[in-house]
Amino acid sequence: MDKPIRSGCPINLTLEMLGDRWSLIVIRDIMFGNRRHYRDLLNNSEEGVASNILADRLKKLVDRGLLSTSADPAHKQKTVYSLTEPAIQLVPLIAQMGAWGRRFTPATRELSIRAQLLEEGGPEMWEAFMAELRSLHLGAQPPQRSVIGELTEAYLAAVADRVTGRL
Amino acid sequence: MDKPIRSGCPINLTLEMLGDRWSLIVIRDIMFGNRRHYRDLLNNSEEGVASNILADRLKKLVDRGLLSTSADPAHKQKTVYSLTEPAIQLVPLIAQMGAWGRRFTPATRELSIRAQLLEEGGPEMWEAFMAELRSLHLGAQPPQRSVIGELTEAYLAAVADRVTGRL
DNA sequence: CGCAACTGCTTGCAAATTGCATACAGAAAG
DNA sequence: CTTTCTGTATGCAATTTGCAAGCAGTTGCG
Repeated sequence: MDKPIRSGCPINLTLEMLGDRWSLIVIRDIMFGNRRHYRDLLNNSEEGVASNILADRLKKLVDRGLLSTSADPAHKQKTVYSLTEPAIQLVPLIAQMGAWGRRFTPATRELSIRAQLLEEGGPEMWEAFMAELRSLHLGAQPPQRSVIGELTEAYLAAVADRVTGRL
Repeated sequence: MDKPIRSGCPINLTLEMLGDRWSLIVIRDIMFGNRRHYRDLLNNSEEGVASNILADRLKKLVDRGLLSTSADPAHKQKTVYSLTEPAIQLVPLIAQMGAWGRRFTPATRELSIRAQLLEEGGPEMWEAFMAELRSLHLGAQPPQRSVIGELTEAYLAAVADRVTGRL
């Protein structure tokens, strides 16, 4: 079932855990979009995951300790997916990915705004973001600053800009 | 040949470019191990790439602008692979991957030493490393500080420690 | 109650990708 | 000149992907 480890190099092991085309997309959507349910992830995916792939990745991410599941008290059939501490600590990595992608790939302005803010905010902002995620996913005390709020606001403003520009 | 872009999200686009099990391994070996030839990459790979996969990834990385090729003046049959500026700017991303892997995967101490140094060195060290890579791969002026030297020294010391410990 | 919509998946199946072994043509070394 | 080294290419089996459809239990609503 689980394939043998190729080497003990931390970069390689990170790749073995997250180095495919979907795992980080799922984590990104849970992290930035606060998508906590299967259907939510499936239908609101910017990239369009297939249902079997999503189910497989969720299972693997839970197995590998990056996500945890819990029951939804309001709906007996719903499973709530939460980020674990290791997944939350992917924030700096994801921020660097966004920063690199913004520079060297044909990313759209709209979808790059959040990456830009995260890059400009630096480690201080990443820490605040992680504190917020710990509050949302691990039940920690809510922090004063809402990075998700800042990012969402900037994103919506960029979308509004585009719409206005077109009219 | 080239598949359609899934979305304009910078994180997604970075994944589409590097999100497989081998691309970053190749870049890592060129970057940290200064492996500049095909055979060198093939035989000294910690993880054991297959020859067809290596050829395919080298081609794709060149196509995508992360590597460049040049002729080896000393050997008409040899191709020299060099990092381009976009690949050099992966240093912060790779440093974060190493830092994360060191914490959350069963990485061996020996192979984690360099990741630890890079993490502790922070952005200042990353910049010095990038300057050194620009010298090695892009013909820029050689910098005073040799990060590769520091990393290699620490790695060899760790290996020596292990060997001594065993005897 | 009754039925449609929604829940998180699962299953078939074709196509693409991977990984292993082997082959190969040209160049360099002895 | 023959062996070794260069960067690939080629079969082939096994795995992975992606699309479409199905499915049993739950909930919302009239």
